Amino acid sequence: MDDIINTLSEAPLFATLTPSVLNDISKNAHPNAHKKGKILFIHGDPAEHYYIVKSGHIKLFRETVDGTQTIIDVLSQGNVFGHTLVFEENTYPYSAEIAESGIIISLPLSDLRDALYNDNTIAINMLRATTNRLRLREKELEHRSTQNASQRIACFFLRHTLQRKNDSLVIHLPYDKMLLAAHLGMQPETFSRALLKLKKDTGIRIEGSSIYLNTLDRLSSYVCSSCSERFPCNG
Amino acid sequence: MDDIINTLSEAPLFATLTPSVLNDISKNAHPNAHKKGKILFIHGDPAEHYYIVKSGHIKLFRETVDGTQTIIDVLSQGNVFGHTLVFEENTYPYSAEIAESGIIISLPLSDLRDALYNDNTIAINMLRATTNRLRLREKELEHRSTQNASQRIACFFLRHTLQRKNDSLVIHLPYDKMLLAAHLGMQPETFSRALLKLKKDTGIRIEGSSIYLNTLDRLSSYVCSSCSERFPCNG
DNA sequence: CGAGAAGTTGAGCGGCATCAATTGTAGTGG
DNA sequence: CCACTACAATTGATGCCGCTCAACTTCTCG
Repeated sequence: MDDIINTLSEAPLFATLTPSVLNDISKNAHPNAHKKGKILFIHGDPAEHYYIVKSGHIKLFRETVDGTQTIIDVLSQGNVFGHTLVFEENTYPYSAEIAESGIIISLPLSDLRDALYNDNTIAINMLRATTNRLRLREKELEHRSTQNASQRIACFFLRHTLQRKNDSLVIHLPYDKMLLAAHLGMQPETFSRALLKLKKDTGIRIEGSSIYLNTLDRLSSYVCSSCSERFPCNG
Repeated sequence: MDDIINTLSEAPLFATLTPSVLNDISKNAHPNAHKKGKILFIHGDPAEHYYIVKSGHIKLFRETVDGTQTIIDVLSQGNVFGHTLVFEENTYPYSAEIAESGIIISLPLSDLRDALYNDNTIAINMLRATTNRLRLREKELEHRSTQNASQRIACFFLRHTLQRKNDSLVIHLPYDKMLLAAHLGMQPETFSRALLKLKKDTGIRIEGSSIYLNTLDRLSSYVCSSCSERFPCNG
């Protein structure tokens, strides 16, 4: 149980809450081990729980009638999802599938709802978090129209080297290339070719799912000219 | 001054507020007439005000160093923007330009901030509104990868006939085609050709900036198969 | 009425998707 | 532990959608 509270308080969303509030929202929390491929919920299901990723990866996606999937996001450790459905009578706006086996903590939305209406801090934290997410989506929309396939991959690398604090210039792809391709809005074949082009253009070294780079400069000058943000950006 | 309060209370964001709170946030509000082309603020400026559109249209956009613009959104009457920068020390994440002359009410973020920290209702309203916006962006991202140019135009038409309650099947383009093209993420030339194709495929009639359709069915079957939502959707 | 912008149309090109075939890899069960 | 299988990943060939450049027409407004 302490374990759960620890995981919760690692999320920015809940970090600043008082222990008593934290206790209230986590009193009905349940950690569950899930295997790859498991569907947590489907687009349109009535929403009753929200989730926190303790380990593994979650794919959030939507699909059209003909089965075409679009990835909304891929979540990893510490990420919260489904909490935006806290308002009454909501249904999930996307489906969630385990992309990489791991442990997911599920919490009832009703507990969060109670806390939300009582404690202003939660509302403000959630507002902050949702605003940030909105910013990310806007940026993503920009990238889709200003950056080509190779640049989007490079941009992903830059964001993921900056995230890990140590300055060893190695990137380990967090999940398989098919999913990464879909996340970046391209076909696997295109991903493969674009990665090859990126290698030629910037001199990165690729070994399976590890990417080695000598410097960030070449990557950033390759990408950031097609972006409205200055270089050390937050994604 | 009553005028301002009226405009404010039309926005869902402020609709449910008590008169006293509404008074607090609008006490330093100023309506300003602006002409087309006027820049309200630029991406990166320190944010001190937020705005409500009383009339006219606002273009929110970002641009890369080489001058390429991407449209974040085009706002019309009743829309609020900039309010998500209510948290301290923020800068505008995009630029805002008057796309169609009109009256814009500006309000200091500091007043909103005070109200936000005091009144839970505002925080919750803002959370609701921001969450909705996030959903729209996610849907837009989906549309960019599943729909072609003609379908995106048709989707725009559908959303805009549903908005106006009367069932006269006439759509008046709310702003000029160049801006609409940019908003839908395509070039003006592409827009022109795609509209022609749409006409051929669905039998709509086009007269300048007015679009006539006999029925919604043909449009919806043309578009909604490439979307994860069921037909009468909210955009 | 004239100037400048919006809008349309044409020609050509390039990036990405698609289809198809092959190689690489990881997980499964005998 | 290896053989088998299923899927991930790469590579090739081809086609199409939307971008670009350019010319022309239509509209808007001073």
